[in-house]
Amino acid sequence: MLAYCLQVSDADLLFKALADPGRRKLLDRLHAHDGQTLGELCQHLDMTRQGVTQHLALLEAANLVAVQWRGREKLHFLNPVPMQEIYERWVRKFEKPRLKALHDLKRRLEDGDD
Amino acid sequence: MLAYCLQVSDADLLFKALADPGRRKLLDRLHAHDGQTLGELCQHLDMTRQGVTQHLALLEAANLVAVQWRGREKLHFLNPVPMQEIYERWVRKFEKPRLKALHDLKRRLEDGDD
DNA sequence: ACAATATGCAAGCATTTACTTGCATGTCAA
DNA sequence: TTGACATGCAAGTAAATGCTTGCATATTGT
Repeated sequence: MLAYCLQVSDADLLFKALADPGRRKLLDRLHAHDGQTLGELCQHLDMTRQGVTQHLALLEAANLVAVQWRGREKLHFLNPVPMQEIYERWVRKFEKPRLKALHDLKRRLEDGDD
Repeated sequence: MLAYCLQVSDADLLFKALADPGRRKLLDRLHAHDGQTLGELCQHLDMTRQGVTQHLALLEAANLVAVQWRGREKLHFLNPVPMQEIYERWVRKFEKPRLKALHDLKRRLEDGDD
């Protein structure tokens, strides 16, 4: 597949994107109000616009944020899917077996509902 | 509480610990076989012993690994609890609301069962 | 058309990170 | 008790990271 071209894994991009407090704060702000422009995200954030831009670039690379241009404005949208994948790979896998059955059941219910 | 003394948050230690492929590999190896010594963990890992030691120190700081001394050997054990907390704070929170009810139900069932 | 606005791009710098080498300490076993 | 083994500690280095400043580009509205 495409994996041959990648030098870093998805998990690497994902965890590195989440490893910074500023980037996590950006995710929280998008969670509170999705679709904000770069300028809006810069407000209340103690950093220059370029700093925020670079953080957002990493979040985009990790597929945690999707962008959409509207004229000269860049709108940012949260994508929760990679976080679900963290759950599958790094939380559910490490759970105690006793709890696993419940989670499996839950997952099946959700998949059916989707 | 103790939080006044901390310069970095739990989430910071946690995600930074998980942001390195070598450390994630260590977690996987402990998941496959818990309670390994440092020497055992060094095998099949393309790094010096000191490198592994430093990675394990970060995993300990993030409370993902607990250690127990047996004579001159240091045994390492996996602690899945912080990963559950990732789920609570960074996966469940960002889920679509429609799915949330199911998760809440599941959580209540688990809490009751614990 | 032109000024204001929204963002991109690139270079520079300070700090942190990942990793190594060398030596010290403590434990086991013959 | 002494040599082998398991690990700790500290300093040095190369690369990555976070952030800034300065300038370029594109869009909007008057």
